[in-house]
Amino acid sequence: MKILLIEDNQELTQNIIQYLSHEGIICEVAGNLFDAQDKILSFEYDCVLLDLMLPDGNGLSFLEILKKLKVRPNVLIISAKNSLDDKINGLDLGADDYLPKPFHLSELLARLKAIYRRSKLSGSDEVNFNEIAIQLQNLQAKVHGKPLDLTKKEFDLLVFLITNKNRVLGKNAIAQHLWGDYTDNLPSFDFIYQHIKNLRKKIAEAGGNDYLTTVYGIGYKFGEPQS
Amino acid sequence: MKILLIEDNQELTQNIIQYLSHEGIICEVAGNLFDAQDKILSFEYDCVLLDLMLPDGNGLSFLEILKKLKVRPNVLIISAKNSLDDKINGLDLGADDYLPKPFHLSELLARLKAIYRRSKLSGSDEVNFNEIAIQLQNLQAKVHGKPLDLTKKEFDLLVFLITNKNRVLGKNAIAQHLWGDYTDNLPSFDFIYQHIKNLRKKIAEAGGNDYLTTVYGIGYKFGEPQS
DNA sequence: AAAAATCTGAAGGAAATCTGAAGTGGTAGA
DNA sequence: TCTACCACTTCAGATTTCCTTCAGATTTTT
Repeated sequence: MKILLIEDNQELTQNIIQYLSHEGIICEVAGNLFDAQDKILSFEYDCVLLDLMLPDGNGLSFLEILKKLKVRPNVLIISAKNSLDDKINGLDLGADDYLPKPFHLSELLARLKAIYRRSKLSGSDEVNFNEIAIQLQNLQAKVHGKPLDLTKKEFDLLVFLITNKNRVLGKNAIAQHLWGDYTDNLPSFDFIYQHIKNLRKKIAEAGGNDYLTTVYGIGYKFGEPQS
Repeated sequence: MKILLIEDNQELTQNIIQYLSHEGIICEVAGNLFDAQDKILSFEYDCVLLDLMLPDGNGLSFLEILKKLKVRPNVLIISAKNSLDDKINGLDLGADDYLPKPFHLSELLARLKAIYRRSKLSGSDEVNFNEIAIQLQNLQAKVHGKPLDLTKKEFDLLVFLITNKNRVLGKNAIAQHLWGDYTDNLPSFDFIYQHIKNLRKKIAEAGGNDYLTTVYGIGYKFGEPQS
């Protein structure tokens, strides 16, 4: 999961990033609405954490802008303005949830996961593809009911592929989602090759079919083999 | 055991928390229905203690909402409205028990334990897993009938693991169930490592099998070893 | 056939986990 | 009040597991 945190308080930002990163979530930051708009237009995020009080404007107006985008990211508002009005306004304007400050970081994490489940997995905690079943809660994947012993990166990769099944995913898109955009001067995509290899190997060993095809020069596709 | 107390009377809240904490129950508080809903959506509780008269609405309507959740927590109503109607309505709406104010704290504790036994242990006072047997009443665990000398934290940990057998439990989930939610910026999980180590050691010394596997980067799982 | 992209095994470094020992706080008994 | 003990936590070092990089082999495209 990859998020964008829009927040100008340095200390809070540090805390949130440290906690979420530790939970394996890729975090990027924008300190104001101007930068935020930039990033949202350039990259895809599973969720945007939006503070309402920012140096260059009110977050609610930002929601209006987001509404007009074609691929609107999920939005979780975090704000000190703990009035019911704000909550209602925020949710009316298309936010997915509202978390009043101060909050516990564990609560933030729980909300994030809830939003992710709702949007990507239509509320379920499981993803299925033929003989492959994934339980997000336990970070467990199974083939024919037989548990797959995946590492975190392999698991994330499989989830990303399977939630975008039958779509060709470029290597850059994969790198972005699993490593964030600290992948500017990529020397190579060797690490992707590695994880793909391991994933294929483990699925095969567990008796799963080969759904993961290479699209030469572009990336990978997960889905029913065509030819 | 971890509970959520929904109550706006400060003094009563303090009393209950002090008593239950002393009994080793993790307590969290919500002063109104708004906060309560937030918490219930974010965390898992073994039981919810619900006052019916709250600043932002009636607790009975809250029960309606709970009913629609997938994982409905157990509910124990505590209320001054000692009418038969309320009791019947409350139980009809899915509450597990009803305790009229004023009550003795020891009675509250007894009801809590009863609810816990019913829901998690299907009425029994024992939990069993192959050669391991746990009696909640006297905080005793046995392996092959041989008593295990566990401390309170080790005992709670074992119960938590064994009532969630074959599920991967994240270190955060474990920390939250055994220490409450106030574990945001954990410097480390060293204390979990310790308790896990001690638990493993004591079970092994008593001749028990090694059912406790670590899931790297995530947490632990208790159950039949698979691979 | 040459060039580019992808695959593979091996190795170094980083991160998570384990372990023994020391420190802290509370409680019981002298 | 003091001391001894126990449960719990923290600390530091050892160990294990994973992530990334590198070099060479293989495949695909031109």
